[in-house]
Amino acid sequence: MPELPEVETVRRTLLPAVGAKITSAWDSGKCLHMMRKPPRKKLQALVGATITTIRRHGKYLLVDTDRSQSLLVHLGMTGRFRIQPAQSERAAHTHLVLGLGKRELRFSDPRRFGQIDVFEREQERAHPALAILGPDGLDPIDVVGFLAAAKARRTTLKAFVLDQGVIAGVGNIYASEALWRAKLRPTKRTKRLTKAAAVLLTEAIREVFDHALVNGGTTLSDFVDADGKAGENADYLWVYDRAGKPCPRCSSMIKRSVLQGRATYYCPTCQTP
DNA sequence: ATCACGACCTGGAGGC
DNA sequence: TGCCTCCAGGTCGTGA
Repeated sequence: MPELPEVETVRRTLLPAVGAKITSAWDSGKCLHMMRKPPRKKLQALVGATITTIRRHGKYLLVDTDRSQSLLVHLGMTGRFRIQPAQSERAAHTHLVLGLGKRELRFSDPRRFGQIDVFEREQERAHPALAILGPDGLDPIDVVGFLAAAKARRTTLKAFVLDQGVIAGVGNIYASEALWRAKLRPTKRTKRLTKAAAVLLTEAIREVFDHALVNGGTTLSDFVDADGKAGENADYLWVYDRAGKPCPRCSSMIKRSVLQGRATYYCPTCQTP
């Protein structure tokens, strides 16, 4: 579900929780990502703290408090992080509930690919999930560094842009979309990337993110923001999930292939190998 | 050392 | 209607 634009949409709609005091903490005790259970003791230790900021790096949400600890949340494929009235019914597969007086911050995730953790902000850079992340997709991208990294790898452009250490936040939908915008074939080898193409590709990534953010993110089935609202961007995708339909640029038929086990969409005519 | 693959889960869609 | 197979926005450990 959630790539950078979706996670950023959730972040923005979570902002009304800033300033709220955490009055209770509950977790399901079920294993989430990497068979790890929510850190119950650390979550309980957040009771009494006030939420001061909600940040994001790539696909990770970081909820800061007025104490030295922050909450880390990754939505995985099907995670939802919402603000709801405390008396409303909890969704199935709810794994974390932070009471905020009359409201609750709730994390639910049917497939349990999501992640919840509490960390010391002073050691944020050392957190294993955050340590490997490259620059965030909404931050300025150093094209020279991007090109050098591409030249050093022996893989495809699709795999390269999906690597969270290259640009954090790119996922399967926007990788296809950005490569289409930059007119580059997903299977093209990173070694063959030119400076001009690297400029186009980094610009394209930023453009597809901005485009999706305007539309509130892409909802294919699960994604909703913190208020429960679905995103509109699925209606504006150029190639993703559009196999057999005409390319918006040249009207050739869009193709679907599988690269490293992931669905990949491209225009065989205007995306050069 | 790198890279592609399968595993981790549940639920929805489509075929028969 | 119901069962069966396939597929899904992510990440990580593995075996090649």
